[in-house]
Amino acid sequence: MASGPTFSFSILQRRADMKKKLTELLEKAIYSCFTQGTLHETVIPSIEVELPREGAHGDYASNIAMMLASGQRRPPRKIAESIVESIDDSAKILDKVEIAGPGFINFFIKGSAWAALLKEVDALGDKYGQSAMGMGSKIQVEFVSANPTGPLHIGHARGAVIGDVIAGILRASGFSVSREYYINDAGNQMNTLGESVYYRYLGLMGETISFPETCYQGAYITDLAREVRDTYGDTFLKSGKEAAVPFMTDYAAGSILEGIKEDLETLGVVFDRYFSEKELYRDNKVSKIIEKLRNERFIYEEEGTLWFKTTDFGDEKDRVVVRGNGDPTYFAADIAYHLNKYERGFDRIINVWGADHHGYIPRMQACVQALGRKKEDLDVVLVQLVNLLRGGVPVPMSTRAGEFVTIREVTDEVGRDAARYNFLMRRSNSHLDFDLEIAKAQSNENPVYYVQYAHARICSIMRNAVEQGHRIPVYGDISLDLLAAPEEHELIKMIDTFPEIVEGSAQALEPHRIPYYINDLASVFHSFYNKHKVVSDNIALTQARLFLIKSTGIVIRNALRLLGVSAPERM
RNA sequence: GCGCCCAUGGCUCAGCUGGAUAGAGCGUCGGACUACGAAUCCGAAGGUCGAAGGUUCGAAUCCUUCUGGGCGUACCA
Repeated sequence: MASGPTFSFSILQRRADMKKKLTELLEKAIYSCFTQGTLHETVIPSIEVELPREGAHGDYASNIAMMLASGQRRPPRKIAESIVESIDDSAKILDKVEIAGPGFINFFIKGSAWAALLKEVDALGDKYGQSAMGMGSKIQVEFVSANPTGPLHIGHARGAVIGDVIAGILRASGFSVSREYYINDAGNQMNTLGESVYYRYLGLMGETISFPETCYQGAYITDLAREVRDTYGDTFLKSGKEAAVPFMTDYAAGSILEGIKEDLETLGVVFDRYFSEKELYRDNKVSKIIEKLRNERFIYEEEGTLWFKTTDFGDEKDRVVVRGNGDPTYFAADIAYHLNKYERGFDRIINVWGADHHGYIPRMQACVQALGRKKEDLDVVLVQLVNLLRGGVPVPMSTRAGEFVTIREVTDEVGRDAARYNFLMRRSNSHLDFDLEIAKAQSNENPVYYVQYAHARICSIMRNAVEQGHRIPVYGDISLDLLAAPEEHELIKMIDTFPEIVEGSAQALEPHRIPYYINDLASVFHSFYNKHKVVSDNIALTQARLFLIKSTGIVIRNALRLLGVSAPERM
């Protein structure tokens, strides 16, 4: 079931980070130029404020003068001058403003303005980083959706974690999100599963059979056959194949699915709903939608088969929905399934697929449009395959031969935190090298520890401070001016960026931005730590710095929570 | 053949949807613990952003062509 956001919209909408404050200053300044006549009245392009790489370019910079140049027909630097003259810094956050290069406006922030940004971190606590961007709109994220014909392998694991975290990030961004697993439990591969178990069963019962090549080869098939034998004895020897195979199919699918659920749980992935393909057939959903689309001329008959006119929507060729023998294709069920999703009220649906399914996208987009939705109502996130390595050497895998490393084996070996973090570190659209030795290394080679260590270190300092009789301060307790060192400003600036990172990540459906962000945050924190002593004889300064690291800890914790990775207090 | 994805220091990868002198980590070299956790920090070396054109004030980013890799091109899922 979809659950709504748990935060208060009003609090979050009031939040303004430094970029937003500067954007507003610029906007007002430009309007003021219009009324003064120093600029021609034109449409204002969206104002971008960015973090310059170079410290000499200020704390923040905007290219708005360059953006306005063509409309104003004046050199960008002149435009920048007019804008800067009109800036009204009544809140006194600016130390100085410079015009540089081709027309950048560079902002230098007043020292005391920095610490004020931490007020909201303290006020929001666990909720810092959440936003109301989604306005409660309903999104479904469908992922994994592997056939219950065998255990999940490492590629599924990556998709599972990425889907899970996308869902989490969207939820934190104010969407109402539901995680769903589509079980492909209809179709002929399920029959093959049943046959596979059946033949192994025959083998175990002493029959001489040649196990078909087309059947699933894995050892787990024999395990299932053994379970059947132990429970039911020779029942299915007598019953004949026609009666035995459907039973084997159900038995195996049920058992494998349970295993899949358990494995996902060890990875920290839990679904709101498992949706069975069989349900669609049982309720005649497939035939109904085919009939409807046929009446609407999206589906036509040719030589005894039914075709979906996906070319109407830009697909390369039309696609079969019902075969010549009367069997519907996987695509047919998928049409019914996606219709069902929209009928359940999802404003937008996101499918996380293995990259080898990319050829399927055009027909699915055609499908949603034929169903009367916009193309944008369906997003497909492609997850590239995983190369599993051990100490730099590829681990051979062949699904057909049943030789693969399962999710369970990976999580058992490297642990949930390391597994998840490693899956999330790369853009989902690029190949991932997953090295078991690095992932389980308790060393600096393993990136997850870098971040967790920062958190543990913060907790340790705070424990230490409390032991020495210090109080852990809240915002009102500290003197903002004391946080004056460049390292402190850097740290605050990073903290201030977090909500924007989450929003961007949600908007782009790119979870990897979060690990990169926390890594940077941890790095800035470690630098600060090495340069400055938090707990000292100077009580006021100690309070201010304790507050700073407390805020840092909140952000690391919130970010790790989004990733489903723990934030240990000791390690 | 056609379509999609990828190409950035020795290796693995970021690059905020077009911004200023392209960044991390690992590896290499050199430094920092009688101080709150050295799983850390500081510094150095290392790149013509696969190639060639084009778009404009400005390109790793957008367009075209080419090269090299992955995947897909079923009445399989």
